[in-house]
Amino acid sequence: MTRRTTAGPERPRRRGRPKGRAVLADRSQLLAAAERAIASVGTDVTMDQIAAEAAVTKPILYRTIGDRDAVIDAMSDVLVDRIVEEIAAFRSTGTAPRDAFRAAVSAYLSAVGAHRDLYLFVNAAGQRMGPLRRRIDRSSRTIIDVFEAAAGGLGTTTSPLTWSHSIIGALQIVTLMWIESDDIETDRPRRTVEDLADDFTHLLWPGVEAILAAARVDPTAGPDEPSDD
Amino acid sequence: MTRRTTAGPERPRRRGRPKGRAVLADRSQLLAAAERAIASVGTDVTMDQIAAEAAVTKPILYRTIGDRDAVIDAMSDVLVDRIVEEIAAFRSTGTAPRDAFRAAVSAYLSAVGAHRDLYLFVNAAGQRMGPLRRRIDRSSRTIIDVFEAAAGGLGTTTSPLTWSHSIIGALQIVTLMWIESDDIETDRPRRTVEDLADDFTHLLWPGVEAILAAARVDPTAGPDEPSDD
DNA sequence: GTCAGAAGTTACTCGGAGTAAATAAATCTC
DNA sequence: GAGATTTATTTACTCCGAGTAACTTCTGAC
Repeated sequence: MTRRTTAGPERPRRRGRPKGRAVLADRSQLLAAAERAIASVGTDVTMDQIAAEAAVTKPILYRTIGDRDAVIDAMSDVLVDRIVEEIAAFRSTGTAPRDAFRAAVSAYLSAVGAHRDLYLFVNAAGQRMGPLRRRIDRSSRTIIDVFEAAAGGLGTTTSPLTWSHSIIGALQIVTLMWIESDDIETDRPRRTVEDLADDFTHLLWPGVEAILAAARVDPTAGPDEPSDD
Repeated sequence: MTRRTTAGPERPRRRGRPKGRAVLADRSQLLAAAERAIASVGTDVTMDQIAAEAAVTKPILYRTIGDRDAVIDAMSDVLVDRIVEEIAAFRSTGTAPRDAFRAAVSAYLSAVGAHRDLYLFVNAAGQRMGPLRRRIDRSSRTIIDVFEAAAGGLGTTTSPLTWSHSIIGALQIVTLMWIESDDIETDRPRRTVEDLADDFTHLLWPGVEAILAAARVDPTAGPDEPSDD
């Protein structure tokens, strides 16, 4: 077992720099491996496990991606990308604003449901203020964009940050409890995406609509301003 | 230094059971110490630090309260109690439902602001699904109670769980970002509680009102049912 | 007195994050 | 083309915190 001259093929890799010229794993490969590791191990994947899944050792992971927060950030970005993609795919032109809202919520839920492990990982592990803040900021911008597109401009009448945060938070907890209700055995069956989207829309849409109406009546800011401040 | 007959006063404590008859620390003392430790050390207090703050050793802490999740649960309960207390103190009878809603939000924000460290601890450390779920469940019940009291019965027309989750989530993220904006240096100044409560109410109240109205028109469930299911 | 058990402390194990040192290929220099 | 240098990688470590086992001392019953 300690003899290296007769080492069998089970020795994972020779020490030192390997023969091939190519870099062993680039960022995207590592992230894909991280996702696989998350899917197979679960929320509390270890850095070693991620590295092992990528057939690479820890220092490589640390050099290429960074520490655990960096991994969380990266997976968070991956997840948000997928969700945005899903929402964009579901967006049908010409529908009424309320339907667009509801469709977006529904698409969000579907996307999260399709990437359950990723979502749980990002949410469970990512509450270290740093990653969380970055994720919320990014989601905020996305949400604001979506609703500008769905409703044709918002302006800055009321602070968009507060209610984008509200919407994100509401969606987050609703989604979390929904997804988790699949994990642990609850008394009642898991609700459908459509039911949840309906409930959510019932609660949130009237306020959104009122704010949009107010913005339309009093357009103190141009509808095309990205409302950066 | 190893002589125990001439041991100076700097030896922290004699080994074994001490002389006094009283139990060294009961649960409430330990929780108070935990709160102090959180306030002085910050979000990532260690179990040793909590025990040290209570002038007790770790196994005592583990036997009396439990593991880290149990501490989080307990602090979570403490925090929720404080918040509920604050909301109850601010609740004025006879106001319009919308004002009651807004006052509750404002009281919530004030309470959290007054217990900033506790809130950050519970939120940052408590996302391990177990404690989080328990906290959300408890908050859900509280929120439902508050609104039943404020609006005079809700019934079960739409699933109260979904929108209590929504409200909790929205409040949570808004609060978190607000509190954190005090921590790290952001470009803009911290917003006031009143502004935040206004924004929040603008976004959330219309939906709540609509749901309450629908429940009043179609009281499929008695207003006094706690809607346990 | 002495024995059982309760109450506490010390000192440990275990596991994971992050890093330093070792090692081998590739490339450069003359 | 032989040594020096650089680069890519692995092994093996340190550090720290959660949780626990084992040991020590006090108290009470008989």
